[in-house]
Amino acid sequence: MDASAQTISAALLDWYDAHARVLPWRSAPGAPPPDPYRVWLSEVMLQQTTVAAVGPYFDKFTRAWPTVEALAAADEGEVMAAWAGLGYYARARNLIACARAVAARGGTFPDTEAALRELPGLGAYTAAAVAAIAFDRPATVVDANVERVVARLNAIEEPLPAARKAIRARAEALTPPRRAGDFAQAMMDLGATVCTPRGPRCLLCPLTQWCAGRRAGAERFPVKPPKKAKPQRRGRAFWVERGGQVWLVRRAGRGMLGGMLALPDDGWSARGDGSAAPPLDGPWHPLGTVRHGFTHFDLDLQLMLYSGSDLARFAPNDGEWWDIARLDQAGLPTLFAKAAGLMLALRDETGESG
DNA sequence: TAACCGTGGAC
DNA sequence: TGTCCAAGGTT
Repeated sequence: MDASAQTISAALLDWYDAHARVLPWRSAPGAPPPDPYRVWLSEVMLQQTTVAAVGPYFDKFTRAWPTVEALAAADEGEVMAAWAGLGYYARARNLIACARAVAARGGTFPDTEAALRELPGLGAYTAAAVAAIAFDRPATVVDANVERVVARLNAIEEPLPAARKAIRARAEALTPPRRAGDFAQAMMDLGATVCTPRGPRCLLCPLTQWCAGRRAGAERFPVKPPKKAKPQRRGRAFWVERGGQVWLVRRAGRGMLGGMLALPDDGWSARGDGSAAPPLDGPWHPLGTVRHGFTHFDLDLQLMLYSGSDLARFAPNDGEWWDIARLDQAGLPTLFAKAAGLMLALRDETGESG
């Protein structure tokens, strides 16, 4: 660590001591680290997800499953339902797998970056973050905040993702041998509250005197590649009702919304050409369309009502009947929660009680 | 490497 | 309404 890097990291830690955000999964600057379980759980939830969105989920999970052993012993469907609405459901599947792997080794998380990296759902970022924050290891944590701060600090003109190698090298040079966890959280707090993507508050920044990017216009760093257009897809979901219950299915364990409880559908997730769904044979009637944006495509999902009498075709082997009165507890991902909301709104309009 | 994988808030 | 994008991981 050269003298300049040491000066910069010391200035950032001083800033963190005074301005650290208070968060449920975090201990105060300089204080002993939190429970590794809580660090790991929060880091997985925070992957590509805002602090505000994570808050209620972190509370719910730690209340329901206070330890990694409790989570490992939990019913998978309950965990997936508890995750519903948070998105990127592979995280929840990996969360269960990781909890069980940790429980199998006695309930103790590995305390090195390399060993953490072997666990399901822990990539370079999360392994380094848990190692640094929970175990005070001098690991270099590089997330989107760190990328932005470092790219600006060094006025890196090379666009992402090619710039990541240089960014990581600079971040490693800045990482202090002590308080690496606080340093990582300081970088992320700085990126979230001062060195923001738009409208950075350079006048409030503790690193401004060392920032090459500020002189060149900090906001334009990091340089990013042009975005690709999002395709439009269309599909149908099906509302099948019987005596105040609706037919739900468990989606396959991989791919879109994998492992989640859902309304049955026509496989829109596998049809990528944007074509309209073919006509349906039988007693099906359109109720309306839900528009939903995913990361890499937009979806128009038409909700179809089944008015036939052949309910035997919906066998418990393939799904389950769920009480409509407690549908909000089913743990449907947002797409299907929207579709269900459309149906329930129509029901209210027509004055039916169910 | 690049595609895939959710969602909601900010502007 | 549209656009951007957040404490990324897996394949």
